[in-house]
Amino acid sequence: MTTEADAANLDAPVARPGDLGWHLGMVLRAYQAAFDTAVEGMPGGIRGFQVLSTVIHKEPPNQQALGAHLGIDRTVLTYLLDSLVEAGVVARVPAPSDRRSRKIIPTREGHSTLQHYETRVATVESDLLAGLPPSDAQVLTALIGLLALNVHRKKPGTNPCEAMDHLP
Amino acid sequence: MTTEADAANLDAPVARPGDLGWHLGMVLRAYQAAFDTAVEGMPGGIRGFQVLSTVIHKEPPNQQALGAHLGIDRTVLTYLLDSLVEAGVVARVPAPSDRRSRKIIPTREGHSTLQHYETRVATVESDLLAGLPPSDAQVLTALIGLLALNVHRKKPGTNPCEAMDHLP
DNA sequence: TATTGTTATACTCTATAACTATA
DNA sequence: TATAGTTATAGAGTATAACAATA
Repeated sequence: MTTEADAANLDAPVARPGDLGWHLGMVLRAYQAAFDTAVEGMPGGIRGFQVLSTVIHKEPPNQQALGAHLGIDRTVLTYLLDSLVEAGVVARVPAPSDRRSRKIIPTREGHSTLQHYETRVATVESDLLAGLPPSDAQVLTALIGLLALNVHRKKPGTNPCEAMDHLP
Repeated sequence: MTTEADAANLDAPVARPGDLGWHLGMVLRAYQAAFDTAVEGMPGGIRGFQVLSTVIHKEPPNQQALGAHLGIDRTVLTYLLDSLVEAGVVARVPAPSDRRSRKIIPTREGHSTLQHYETRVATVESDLLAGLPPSDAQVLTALIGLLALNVHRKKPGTNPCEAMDHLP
């Protein structure tokens, strides 16, 4: 009864403390569930897709930058990359500048794999927003992106991915 | 609503498939980190706060409705409620209508506990949105709420919390 | 037979620390 | 000494199945 009216009423500010978290959790759970089916067969699942996407589109210089960008701990990333290397979508090559670090590069199969799953992920994302009027959906994605960037910049301490954030 | 759209730079649509998930994850991680410090000392942490808030503000008729509303499995909820009961903020009472189920009611200490942490959570939420222009923040919270409601309704199968959603 | 809540078990994810090889 | 990456271990979180009480 009143719930729908309340949520749709833009005059109302944040209804109650904690509601923002409830909303975010609700949306993210739905997104992850849909995402999970979209990347079925992808090695490493959602995380695997995100790693492959980052490797191809952002070209991080080493594993640490890659992990920092996705919020993945380096110890976790090792196993994740193992499965992606085994699947043949990426490869580890020694970084010429610093022989301690390794650069992750996509294979040709990695490119086609990403292309395949990106179409499915795009469908999922538009489906999730399908319940909103198109203009609202556009505003929402823009504002979330803005907020994410904002939050990302405010993040203190470990932030070795800045070099990556300014790439084209 | 289109006026705020200009402020958010709508020229850039959804940049790439998967970006929405990256943005959502980024925002949620920051939110959870801040939330976590805000509810320091609260039994059960974030989950404990959400349960107490739901119990007081929504008055779910039984544990299943409570868990469904928060996306918490009933087996997990049992342990979570154990700690909340032990902390003295809620109590389990037998539901008169159905002797299988139990209603969770807040104690007087539960009310004051929630009130204390709600002010801290409210601060955290406004801090998170502080980087955005106030009008944009308002639009964003409203749209996220709308999307959450949308997603919540589309959720198939297990949805025994509808009875709760229509309460005042 | 189906459902509510509880309990026990197992599995996954994550966090911590120790180790190597480079710097 | 500090850092990038790897490995091993332990902990938290989560899911699954079985159970008792009630519908």
